Amino acid sequence: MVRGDHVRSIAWQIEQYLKAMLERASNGVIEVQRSALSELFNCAPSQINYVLSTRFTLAHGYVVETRRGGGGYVRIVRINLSADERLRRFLKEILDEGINENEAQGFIEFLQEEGILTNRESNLLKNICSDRVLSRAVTNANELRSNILQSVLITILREDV
Amino acid sequence: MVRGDHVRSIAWQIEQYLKAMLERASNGVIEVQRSALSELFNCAPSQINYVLSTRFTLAHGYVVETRRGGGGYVRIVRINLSADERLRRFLKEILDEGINENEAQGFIEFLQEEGILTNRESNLLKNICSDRVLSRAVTNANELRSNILQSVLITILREDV
DNA sequence: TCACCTCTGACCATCTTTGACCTTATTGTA
DNA sequence: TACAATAAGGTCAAAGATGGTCAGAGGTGA
Repeated sequence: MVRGDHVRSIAWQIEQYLKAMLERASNGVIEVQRSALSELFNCAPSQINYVLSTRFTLAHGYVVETRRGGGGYVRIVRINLSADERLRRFLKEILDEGINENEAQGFIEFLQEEGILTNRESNLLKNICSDRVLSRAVTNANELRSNILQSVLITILREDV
Repeated sequence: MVRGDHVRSIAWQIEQYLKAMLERASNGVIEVQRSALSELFNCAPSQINYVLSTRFTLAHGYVVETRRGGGGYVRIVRINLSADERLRRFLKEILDEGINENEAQGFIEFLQEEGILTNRESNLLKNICSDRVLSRAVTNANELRSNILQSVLITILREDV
């Protein structure tokens, strides 16, 4: 019942598995088969979609491409921040429409993994952008999160130059 | 009261149990499951919440993070309140009332001068706490600033970061 | 008795997991 | 080529698994 020995969700395990695969992949791209993955983790195939849609979104720094039919696959691409045409699309998409807690967490983690934020900055921002902090005081928390992250990016980009 | 050996409440027992666990934990963090804990002590699950909200508050030097759903947990993080008496005082202060833009700027600068925040962290936070960022989305910006700075202090004082 | 803790149960919120049904691509065959 | 069979993957709503809230009942010391 205590500490690290409690069983995490299957979703979490699949997430870890895929991220480890990505880590090993030299080019930041992996391909898996949904059915094979779901068999490996002994779960429903749609569970894989759940994991993808909650943990491998654009905001988290991933693009997922799939193909149906024979020879079908799920391809997960780690976004490369230096490819700035993608970055612009990415920021626009994320920051224009507001961003929820989960997406913000993912985005901040992504910035950290890219070396743009330190671990401590990442922790600070994740807490600041949590519903626990924001939702108390505000109704449109998603919009506020966008404002905050935009100002963070502006500050950092300014510094980098 | 004089006697130390009268029958203690369940709440007290749970408190001791959790604190003993924290003592054993190397980094001041433990994770438990609410349902498992309540079964262990043979009480209602909400009893756990009672213990957490009366004995593991910020003022007591703890932060509680939880997650619902499958694989859910209750995580208790001890923060290092003894680290700095001034921070402690400030924390108490912002727990009560909101603070305006100027006060926030001043406090952030103070933290920077004390070596508690880096220059970059300070810049990030000053921007985030500005009315330019907050006021557009919110009416009670002062209260929100309090929340934000409070979470900043909590993050910094955590033993596991 | 009063004031203040403690404790519970009914009801709520959130995250996960599954299954039934749908869409699309490839392959084999007439 | 047309078509059927087969082999992927997609969607969505409902069920399952946790934890949260709150009002009120239950204890206990002063």
